Amino acid sequence: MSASRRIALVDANSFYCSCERVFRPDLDRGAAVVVLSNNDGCVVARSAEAKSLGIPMGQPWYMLRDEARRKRWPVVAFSSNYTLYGDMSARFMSVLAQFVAPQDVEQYSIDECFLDFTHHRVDLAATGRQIRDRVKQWTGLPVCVGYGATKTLAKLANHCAKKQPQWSGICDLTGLSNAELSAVLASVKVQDVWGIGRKLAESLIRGGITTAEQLRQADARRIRERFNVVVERTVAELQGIPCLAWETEPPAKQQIIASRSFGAPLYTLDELREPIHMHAGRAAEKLRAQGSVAGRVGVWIETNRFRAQDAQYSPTRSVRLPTATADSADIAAWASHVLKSIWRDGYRYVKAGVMLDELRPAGMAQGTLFDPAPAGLDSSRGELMELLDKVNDKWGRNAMGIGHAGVRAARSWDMQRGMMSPRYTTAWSELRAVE
DNA sequence: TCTGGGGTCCTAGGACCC
DNA sequence: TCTGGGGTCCTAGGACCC
Repeated sequence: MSASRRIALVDANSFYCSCERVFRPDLDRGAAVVVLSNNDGCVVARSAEAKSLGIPMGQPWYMLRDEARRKRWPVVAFSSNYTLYGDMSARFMSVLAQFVAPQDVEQYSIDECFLDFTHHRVDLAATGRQIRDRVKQWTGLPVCVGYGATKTLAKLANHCAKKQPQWSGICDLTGLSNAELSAVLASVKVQDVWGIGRKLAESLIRGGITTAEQLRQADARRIRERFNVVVERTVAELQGIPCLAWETEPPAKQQIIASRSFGAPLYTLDELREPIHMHAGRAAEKLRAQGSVAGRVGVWIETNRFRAQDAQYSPTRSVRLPTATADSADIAAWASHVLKSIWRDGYRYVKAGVMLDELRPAGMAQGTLFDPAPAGLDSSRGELMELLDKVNDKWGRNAMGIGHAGVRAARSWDMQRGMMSPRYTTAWSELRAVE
């Protein structure tokens, strides 16, 4: 047995809302800030004030807007501004990187990061305070810090740091006696354990397991029999036995998806070709960015499942390509082909997507007997793709597209985002002015 | 009228092989 | 009347995460 690990999870509070607030200090006094999903669909982030009003995650904006008006709630909504959140995330992560060696950093999501302090003989409580202060001072973001012997325990500690005021934003479970740890775990509901979602929680509660502590005390073998190996691993992690790998480098994606709801419904095959071509181009761009080629292209279209009066039809289909490729035009052509095979007349389509599967490194793509040199990054079309990526990198996503992707001004299906904040940190023309 | 967009992993079951 | 045992691969679907 090696000595216990000391893993931190640092997590920004209400991340998207906090990003907006950094540049809108006028919203600090009592405003309930929410950030909406693409197309201004539903609530994906809520400030503490919004949470205390009882606004649930995922609530459709059009419902909340009416309710807020009726009840005179001080709700301020923003369309999601991923340019801003992505840049703020990068700044946040760069601050965290100062505290440990590079191999001890694992960015887990846009607003969460694991840091491994096992080989850093520092005082965890003091370091936690430094992290909070420095991130706050240098980025304006409020964060909480949790420490544990495994990732799952660090997540749980972070949950306590956020929800239980006595921790003052920093919860360290690494130095606790077994009895002390039991007491903390007993205060956490089983559904708040990382990896236990709604379905598993229901099932566990039926079986009498309602807290994290009861899950920790459960018999791992019985858990495996009754559920699966994933839950068994969660139990082990709660017991301090690490089962989740440390991933310094984000592994290459195995699947790439590009999809959007439309700003307005579409009906005809010709209309649907535009978003499908745009998604194909976007997915191919992500594919090239990770140096892969795709062996399978899938397409799906959807009607509005919330409208009972509408005929429903949401087909999906994929094709294996004769030769794996990362070429936007090839992928768009195949996607178009699949679209044609699944589209049916007479439906009101509200969403479409393109999925790339069977990804592998570009250099390893197999040619075929009749086409021994697959179209990859090294063909002449590869140069065109490089140029395409450079142009879009410089002038913005979709500045240059392929074939049927549509002229921006004429796209009825473009997403709605009427409440977007400026790109404060990435566009000179949108810098915050201080009067 | 308006309800997001990405991902991962695991399991079960069928087809197929020797 | 009796009808094996051990695999792999693929796909669909469900659960989870942010």
